[in-house]
Amino acid sequence: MRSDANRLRFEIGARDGTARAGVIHTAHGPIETPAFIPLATKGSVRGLEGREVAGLGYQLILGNTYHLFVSPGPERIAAAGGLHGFMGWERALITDSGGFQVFSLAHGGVANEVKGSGRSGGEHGSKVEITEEGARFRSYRDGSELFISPEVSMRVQAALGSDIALVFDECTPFHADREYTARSTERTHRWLDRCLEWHQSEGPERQAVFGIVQGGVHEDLRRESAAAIAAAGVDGIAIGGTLGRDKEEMGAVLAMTAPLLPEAAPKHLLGIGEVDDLLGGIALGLDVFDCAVPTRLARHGVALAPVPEKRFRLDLRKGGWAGNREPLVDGCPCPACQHHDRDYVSYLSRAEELTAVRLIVLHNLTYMRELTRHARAAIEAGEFDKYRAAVLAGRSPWDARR
RNA sequence: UCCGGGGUAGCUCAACGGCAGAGCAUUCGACUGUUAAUCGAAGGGUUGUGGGUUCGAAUCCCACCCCCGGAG
Repeated sequence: MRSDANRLRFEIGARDGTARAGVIHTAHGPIETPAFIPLATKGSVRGLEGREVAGLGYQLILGNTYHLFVSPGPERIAAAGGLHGFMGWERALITDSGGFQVFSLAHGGVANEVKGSGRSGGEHGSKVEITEEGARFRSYRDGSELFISPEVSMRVQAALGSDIALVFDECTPFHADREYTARSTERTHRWLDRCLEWHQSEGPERQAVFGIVQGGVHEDLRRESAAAIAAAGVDGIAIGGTLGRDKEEMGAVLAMTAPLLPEAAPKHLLGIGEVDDLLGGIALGLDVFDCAVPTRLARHGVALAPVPEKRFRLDLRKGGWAGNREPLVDGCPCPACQHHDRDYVSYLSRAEELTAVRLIVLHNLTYMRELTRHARAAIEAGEFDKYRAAVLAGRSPWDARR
């Protein structure tokens, strides 16, 4: 494991069973873990300004190589001082490599899978071609052809200037057979080597690189992959690929995969971020989690709330909120809950007012931050299991340790 | 009072002799490294009323009731 202190340093401050609380030090400041990472796919946490995201307490957000490559392009962002300068974000940035788009564009029609899209849209399948060299895509904007290889991905991420770059991988779908997953995982390992080779000679000095463990739901493949990533010398390690068809299987895949990762490295679970899943990941010793769900649900009128029987969701677009004077969640410190009630926010959401999106995004990101902040405190106090049980039983994060 | 236009789903309107539809609204479902402020599904009708013609009428004919516009 390469450990370049001026690029990235990870300190584990407390342990509670396999869970741990730490700090990832980057060129743009620290990230206290466990941490949730909001997505800023196209250079913005949708609906919010960077200052607001920082104001909520977030120290790391995720931008996407594929989207920013398509538009506005790496040259324009580099000329603006990298993604930090372009979007006015002064804290740490991680960039996804574009690898997930190979999956989502090729397998957009795959349903019933934890890390898949339940939507139709498989017509994209014919438009993605994966070869040893890289992946050929269609631009989501104008359909024009573009090509991303490990070297292209790293070059773009270098131009974006993220603090943490992710290696270019293929996110294998659940419905790929073992044979395909094995071959794909091996190719991802070769891509890893090419990413690191490019980065060592031409990448920014201060930019860290995380490898990505593949192998699907197969224990031996996950084991081989974890070993290959760790041996390659990376600054951190992420779990990618399919995690199974449902939450139960995801739990099993993660329980089997997490112990395979090197202890000293920051561990990132890609794409997972529902309330219960985050707690499960933290319990397994995972440190950072990025996910579209809290922000996407907010845009769809759904607020996170301590209601496990409704999957921690309060759907404000549904009927029945008229006249309800309660805050979205009692005791929540967010602006929506401090100053407004369910009646008003529900009305705004159904009226398609942008203010509703903002209020619920602020709420959901506050909720996720509170969830991880108290998880961290619970780990430091040696009470994580108790905290997790209380949240899963329906306590709010800020009440769960009382 | 006369002339013209119009009354179809909660709303705005299609269908103009052959199984009454759409959009919006409503209700429900989905959303996990964001092509997603999105997508999917369902419920909802004595076609203003009464008669007539026809195998068959929202559609054609007659009468009446309402609404809109114009004329006086």
